[in-house]
Amino acid sequence: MPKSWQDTVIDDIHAGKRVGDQYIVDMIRDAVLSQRLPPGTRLPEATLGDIFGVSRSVVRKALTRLVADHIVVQQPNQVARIASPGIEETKEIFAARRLVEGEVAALLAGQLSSAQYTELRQIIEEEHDAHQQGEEARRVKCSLAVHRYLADQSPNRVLGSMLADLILRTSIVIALYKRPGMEACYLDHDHAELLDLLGSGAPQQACDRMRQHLSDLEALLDLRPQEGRIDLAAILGGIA
Amino acid sequence: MPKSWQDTVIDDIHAGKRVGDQYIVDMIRDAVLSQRLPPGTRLPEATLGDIFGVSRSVVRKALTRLVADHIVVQQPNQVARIASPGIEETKEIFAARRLVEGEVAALLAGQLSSAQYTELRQIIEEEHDAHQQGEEARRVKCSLAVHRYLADQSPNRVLGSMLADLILRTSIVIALYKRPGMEACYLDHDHAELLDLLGSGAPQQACDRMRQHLSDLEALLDLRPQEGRIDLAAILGGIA
DNA sequence: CGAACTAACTTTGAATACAATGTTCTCGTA
DNA sequence: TACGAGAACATTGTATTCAAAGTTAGTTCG
Repeated sequence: MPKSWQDTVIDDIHAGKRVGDQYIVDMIRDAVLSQRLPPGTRLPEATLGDIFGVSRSVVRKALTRLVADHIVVQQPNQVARIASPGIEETKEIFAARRLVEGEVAALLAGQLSSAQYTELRQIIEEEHDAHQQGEEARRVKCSLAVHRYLADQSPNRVLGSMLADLILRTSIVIALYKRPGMEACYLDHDHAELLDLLGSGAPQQACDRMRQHLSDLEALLDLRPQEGRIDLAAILGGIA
Repeated sequence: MPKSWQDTVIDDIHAGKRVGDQYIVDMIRDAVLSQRLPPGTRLPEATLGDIFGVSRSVVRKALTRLVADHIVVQQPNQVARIASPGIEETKEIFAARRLVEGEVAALLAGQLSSAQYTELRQIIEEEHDAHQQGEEARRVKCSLAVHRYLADQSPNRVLGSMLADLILRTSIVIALYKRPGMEACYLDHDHAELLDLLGSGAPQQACDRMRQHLSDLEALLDLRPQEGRIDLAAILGGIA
């Protein structure tokens, strides 16, 4: 079943890169963000080693790091898998992200250089454009780019890297719990409004708006205790 | 120079434990928390392997995890060391911890079972006792136990584990930047007051008090841009 | 005496081998 | 058919090996 994502990775690989554990971590992170690697996907060490052209030593180091990031789960003597958090953990991830990203937004409010402001605005405009063109993949990519940009530019680097981790984990749970109907989650003018508040230098308002944005995002998911179809798939895949 | 901590580890070891990477991670974490492993300490893979009686494979996995936790720093082809963050990162760690531990305190306020409340009170009473007896080591141990207890009991597990990480990193920077005069940092009635607020169920007050407590702690450090004696020692040790 | 070079040593990086554990499939029996 | 035992296979855990890079110390030359 999981063949397509491997091909994608192979394509990226044979561009003659130097492959180390960092490269593998980046590739898997990226594949998770863009939902090419669904939750529960098996990640056998030997297979990854073949794909990336390195020995298991390197793969193991990469997997260990991904486990530390909560992107991959590993039980002794069993194949590593992309994490698939349960409902409770999903709510906790969103709550943590509201706390952290709200604070990052507050720290950034009024502190953006005009270059940063312009860059953010361009990303958001492209997101809007992609949405109107119906190009879902590009829209998701831009939407993620907005949040990752905030994480990267956080004046507090510690909070910034925490936020980067939480963005990744959020991608996973969105893939797991998004409602069948809507392709992905889009809240039309949220990012633009956020940008305005960031530019106008109102920390409290920026924080509140960010938290609301994330709550709205969470509300688009199907987090009812019963097993939705995706959750069921994960369970059948062997994840508790 | 670093011989004493190794002996301590050896003692713990030969009690016939099964040593895996988790065990090594725990031991090093604990040694860092109790300041047996000062910032900048070299951690050669072969040496650790000898101490714990395992091969470098296991040690390397442990070190990789500790690097992910920001407890250990590693540059390519160089020996791993206990991290020694600079002034800026120290401030960021404290700011992040105020945010996270404040929220955890708010979540816990009024939610503690009487068993939990009692357990916390006992730790705090022992801390007070140790302080009056002048038993510094025991006092530090209890003080840490208070905060770790909150991290463990956090209703939001995601925030809880973030807090656990931040507590560890705080230990490192306290070791680095504590003023020569005072042996360690103690704020007499802070923990007791915190416990009262936690018990009385006032989330906002508990959060504020916690943040104040952490700010007071930070204020006990010497974070002036010039190089204090400890910072200098770290630089001489080879850490940037 | 000090700086620069080199050789010996130390330490990490990566691949490989083998043991131990988990998983899957077949086959026999009720 | 359904179930369980057991063998064959797949996969991870750990140790060991060798190569590559870094560190240190000693020596020579200015």
